[in-house]
Amino acid sequence: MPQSSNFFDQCYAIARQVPYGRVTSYGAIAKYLGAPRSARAVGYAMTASHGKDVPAHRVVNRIGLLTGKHHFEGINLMQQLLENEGLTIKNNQIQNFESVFWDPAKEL
DNA sequence: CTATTGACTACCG
DNA sequence: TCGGTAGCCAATA
Repeated sequence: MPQSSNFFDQCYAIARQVPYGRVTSYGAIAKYLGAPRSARAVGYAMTASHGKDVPAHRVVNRIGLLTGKHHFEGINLMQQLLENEGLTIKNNQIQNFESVFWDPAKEL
């Protein structure tokens, strides 16, 4: 088991619970963790999510923009993964984002 | 303990 | 509508 770094582990837990073909935002995760101001910290945790079973590609910013795609192996990997789940990406932005958005505070 | 960084978000002109 | 600035939080050096 990895470190129980609380905040990190919390972020991973939520990211893993994101259903297939859905996405969520950093702020939504942070809010569910009880720290709505810690969206940046969530993104920081995602940076460290490499090597873990965390579908970090399902986590984007509040407007559905793939801001973290540069952190993946390839610049297109994040978009390819999302498209593979049935999503549509256009210019690093998720199309119909509202329809694929998954809010842990409401769905979970 | 202080300073810097960052996959954010909200506000302002 | 768009670009820039400010605020907040957690981790790292």
